[in-house]
Formats: sequence, C-alpha cells, structure tokens
Amino acid sequence: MSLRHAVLGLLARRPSTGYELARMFDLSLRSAWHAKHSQIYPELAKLEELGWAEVVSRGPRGSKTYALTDAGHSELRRWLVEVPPDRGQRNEGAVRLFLGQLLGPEDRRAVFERDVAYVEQEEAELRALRDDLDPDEPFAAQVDLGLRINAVLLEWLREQASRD
Amino acid sequence: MSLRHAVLGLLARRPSTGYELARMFDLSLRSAWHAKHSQIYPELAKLEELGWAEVVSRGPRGSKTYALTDAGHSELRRWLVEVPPDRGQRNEGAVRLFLGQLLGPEDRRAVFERDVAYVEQEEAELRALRDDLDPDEPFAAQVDLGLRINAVLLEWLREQASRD
DNA sequence: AATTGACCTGTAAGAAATGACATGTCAGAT
DNA sequence: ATCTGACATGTCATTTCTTACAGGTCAATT
Repeated sequence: MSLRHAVLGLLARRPSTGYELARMFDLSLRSAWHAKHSQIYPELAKLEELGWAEVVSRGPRGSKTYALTDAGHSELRRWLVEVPPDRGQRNEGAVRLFLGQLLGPEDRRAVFERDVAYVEQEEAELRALRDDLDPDEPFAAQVDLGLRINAVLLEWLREQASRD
Repeated sequence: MSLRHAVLGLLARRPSTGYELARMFDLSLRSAWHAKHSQIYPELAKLEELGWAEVVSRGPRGSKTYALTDAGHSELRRWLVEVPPDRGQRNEGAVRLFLGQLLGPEDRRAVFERDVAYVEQEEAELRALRDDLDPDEPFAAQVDLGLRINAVLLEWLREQASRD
C-alpha cells in the first residue's frame, strides 16, 4: 500500500494536519496519487498506532498537527530505498489516450482538443508554482519534471488533434 | 470506474479472451491501468449482462472469446467523448520520484539509478514494439508518446542521479 | 446579528481491487 | 510415460477506496 508511505512522505516534508494533507494530495501530489480525507484521517490514526507519527500540536479548531517519529523516518527511508517499486498504475487519462485511436476523426479531434486545453491549464499552474518557488528548494526539480512531461504531452496532443 | 471502459476499449481493438485481456493489461496497457484476472473475469460477465459484450467463440481449452455488441461500441464512444475524464491517478513510481528529494545523497543516487535502469529497459521494449509494428497502425502514435515521455524521464533521472 | 466560506475531524456503507485458493487443458521436451 | 510451462477460467476473504453522512470552529462580510 502506497497511501501509507505517501502520507509518511508528506509528513516528512513538513508536519501537517489531516486537512492540509488532503489539500496536498489535491495540489502538489495530484499527478501522482489521490486520496480523500476519509482515507487520510484513519491512516493518520494508523500511523500513530504504528509509532511512525505523533501529534505534535493542536490548533484552535480542533486540528491536530502530526509529525514523523524517528521510527517513521526510518520506515520511510527503508521503503524508498529497499522496497522494489510497484510499477502498476491507474491513470484514466492515459487509458483514454490509448483508446483515442478508436474514435472517428471528428470525435477524436474534439477529445484531443479537450485534453490540450486541460494540459495547457496544468502547464500554467506548474509555471506559476515554479515561479514563486525558492529556486534552490529541492522540490523545484519535481516541478521541472512535470513541466517537461507536460511539454511533450502537449506537443503530441496537438499533433493528434491536427491529424488526418 | 475505468476498468469497465478499459476492457470495453481493449475488446473494441480486437475480440479477446479474458486471458488475453489480462496479458494486454500487463503489456500494452501497463503504463495506464492495471488489472488482475480475478477482476477481469467477473467484469466480462458483467459486460455480457449489460449487453455490451458477448461470447463469439469458444476455444479448445474452454476459452471464451468476447466481442463488443453495438451497444458496447456506442457506450465506449459515449464514455470517451461525453464523460469528463477523471484526472486523479495512482502511480507509486511518481510518488517515489516526488519523495526522492528527502533522501541523503547516497540513497538518492542509488534510487535514481535503479529507476534509470528500469526506464532504459522499458525504452528497449517500446522500441522493439514500435519496430515490429505496422507503421500506419493507429496504435503506433501511442507507442511513440510512450517513447517520448520515457526519453524526458530518462534525461531527468540521469540529471538527478549525477547531481552534487 | 446573521451569514458565508474556509477550516477541521471523523464514521459507515458499499464498491473496487488484491492475493490466495482452486481446477483443468494441451503442446512440447525429457 | 512424465513433466513442465503456457493456456485458461473462476471464486472468495481481505484490504483499499469512494461516496455520503455528520458534526463543529472561526474570520470576515453584510
């Protein structure tokens, strides 16, 4: 299960509340993993039970900020370094790209143009993110990768949209 | 649920048995969606029940070849064209890339080098696939996209592995 | 003073996915 | 003749994920 280690990894970046983690899954991590708050809160409880995270402070609205324990840090490292990655993925957008060839010319064009619009918007968001990021923050490399992949995807989509 | 439409899409490409579908999920579709045979067989039964697919022939070892019905084709088209894509994805490899920044220089290098090796191998497979593919087969464009994304990923991974 | 919207945490039923179990066929090699 | 490996289909218990329900706080606007 990757959710556990995704949460562990986000907490390693900075101590957070469940609410903040939910937002991170929707924003920075959205092109890698997705999780709802209804999964996150029980998972935080589980991490605490395992001794990998603990509540380090409580906010005025009942919020609980979790941080990794030493055991949590070493578990995260162990997982990243020693556990062979599970390469299987679930990506509906990619399934659609794969199946786009089945459509007739008009439908195909419409579908690819919809995707072009989406990727363009994502590109704008990534650019904005990069521009107000400390350039020597380590996370900048990941944003850069996102931009590069978006660029080739956009080029390919445009080729497909203008095909026939 | 995308599994349903992924199966529908594979059957639209060519009528297949559950066993063949399972292999396609492991091979051609592996970077987009993953499904085990234990999910595929019940799904085929469901598709038949919905009237979207039917058994068109039976092989000597009890195999059943399914094909789309007309209703199945129009459902697939409807989904591709009219249903807004679910952009949420699950990709453990991407989570790991995202979290790689948390590691110390040595661990990070080892992890990125493992990924380089994996992507190189995948690249070789994609090249082989492209080379024995009819160049005007529509599927060739998808293989090409895979190769382009692999290329930028490989470049980025090498940069990361040789950083510091 | 009331309202709105962001913040904040949880639970529970049901759907989807995995891993293990279970069974059998057929072709080719030893 | 036996064995191995690919072919082939299914079920079931458990785990994971989604959707819907449910409740409460606080700051800023009206």
